[in-house]
Amino acid sequence: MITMKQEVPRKTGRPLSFNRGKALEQAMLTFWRHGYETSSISELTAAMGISAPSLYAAYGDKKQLFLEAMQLYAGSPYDMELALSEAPTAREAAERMLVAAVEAFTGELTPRGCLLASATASGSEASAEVQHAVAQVRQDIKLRLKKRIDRDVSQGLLPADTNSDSLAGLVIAVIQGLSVLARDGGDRPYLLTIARAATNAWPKPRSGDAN
Amino acid sequence: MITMKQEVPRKTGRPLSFNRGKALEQAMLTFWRHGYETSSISELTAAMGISAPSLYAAYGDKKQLFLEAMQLYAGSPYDMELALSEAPTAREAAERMLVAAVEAFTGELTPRGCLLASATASGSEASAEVQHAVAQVRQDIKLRLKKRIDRDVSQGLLPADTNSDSLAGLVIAVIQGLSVLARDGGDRPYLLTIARAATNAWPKPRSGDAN
DNA sequence: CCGATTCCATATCGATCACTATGAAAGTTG
DNA sequence: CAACTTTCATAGTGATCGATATGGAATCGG
Repeated sequence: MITMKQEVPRKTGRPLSFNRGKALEQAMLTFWRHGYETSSISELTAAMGISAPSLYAAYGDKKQLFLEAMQLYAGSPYDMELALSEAPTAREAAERMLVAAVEAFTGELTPRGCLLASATASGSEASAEVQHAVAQVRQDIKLRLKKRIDRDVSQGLLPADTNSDSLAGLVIAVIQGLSVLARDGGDRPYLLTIARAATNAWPKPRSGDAN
Repeated sequence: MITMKQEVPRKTGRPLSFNRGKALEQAMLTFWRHGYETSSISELTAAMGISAPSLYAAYGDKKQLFLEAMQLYAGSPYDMELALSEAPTAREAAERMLVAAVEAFTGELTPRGCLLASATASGSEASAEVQHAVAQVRQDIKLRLKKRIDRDVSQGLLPADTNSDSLAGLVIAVIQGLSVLARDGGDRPYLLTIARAATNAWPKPRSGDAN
C-alpha cells in the first residue's frame, strides 16, 4: 500500500511558503493532461508555482510525486467505487461507474480522459515501476467490481453461469476506451450513449426482459 | 492523406546499406512498445540497426518516421477493416474486428496492446500534431464501422432506431480498452471472453433471440 | 538577541534529448 | 581510371532532462 506523506507542521524552521495539497493538485492535473514521463519537472514546477528544490524537498522525486498525485486522483474514484459497492445491484453499480467515468472524463475544469488510462499508457523501461503501480490500481478496481458481481450471482440476481471476471473486464475496458474517445473530442452526451449501450451487454436478471 | 515516401533506388551514388522496410518495421515495434515521445532516437537507431544520420536521411525526422510507422501498423488493420466491410452483417464485422484486435494485442512476437491506443495516449504540447494524426486514424476506423452498421439498418437487418454512432463508438471503446487490459497482462482467452461479452450489447436483428 | 532548524532562490550538475556538420567510403557514369 | 553522386561513420551541436549544491531568509526555542 502506498502511504501518503503526512503533512506534519514542523515545530522549528522556516514554514512552507505554499499549500502542499494545492500544489499536489496542480501536479495531478499536469500528469493528467500530459502524462507521467512527458510531464517535465519544469512544467510541473511552473504549474505548482514552486521551485525545483521545493518540489524535491516536499515530495521526494518525480516518481513519488506522481504516485501521490495518482492517489489524489484515484481517491474520489475509490470513494465512488466504495459507494457503488452499496448500489442495489451489480448492474446498477456498473452503470454508475460508467456514468461517473464519463462525467470525470469530460469535465470542463479538468483534462480530458482518465489519468489512470493515459498517464502511463506508453513509456520507456525507465518508468516500468510507475506503469506497474498504475496497472495495479486498475486491477484493484476491476477486482472490486468482480466481487460485487459475484455477490449478485450468489444471491440469484444474476445467472449462475455469469462470468463475473469477463463482465468486470468489459466494464473496465469500456471505461478505459471512453477515456480515449473523450481525448478525441467526444462530448458528454455522446459518451453517455455509449455507456448506456455497454450496459446492454449485461445478462438478464431472471426472466426475459425486453430491454 | 499521408503518403509513404517512395523507395526509388537511385541510379548513382552509394547504395543504401539497410533495408528501408525492415528498419521501418523495427521502428514501428519500438513506437508500439514505448510510445512516440518516450521512444528516443538512440533507442530507435539501435533497434533499426542504423545510425542517426541514416535515419534522418531516409525518413526525415522523428515525426515523419512515426507517421510512416503508424501507416505500416494501420495497414493491415485497414485491410482487415476493408475485408470486414464485406462481412455478412455489421455485427459479424464488429465481432471480427474485436477478435482481430485481441489477437493483435496479445501476439507473442509483438508488443502488448495497440499502437494507436498507447503511442500517443499521453504527450506534451510539442507532439500535438502527432496525437491528432493518431486520433484521426481512430476516427476513420470508427466512421467506417458506423457506415457498415448504417448499411444493415437500411437493409432492415438491424432495428430502424439503432444508434449506429453509439454502437460504433462502443466497439472502438472496447477495442481501445482491451489494449489497456492486454498491457496489464490479460491473456488472449480472457480478452476473447470480454470481446464476446461486448457483442451481447448488440441489438437483436428481428425477432427475439435467446443469445 | 542567539543558535538551531527548515525552507527558498539562484545557479547549476552530468546525462540525454532531437538533430546535424564533416569528410571518408561506395557505388555509377563516362 | 577520374568525376560525380549518395550514403556512411564519427563526433558533435545547443537545448532540455531529472536532480542538487550552496548560501541567505524565515521561524523556532531559549
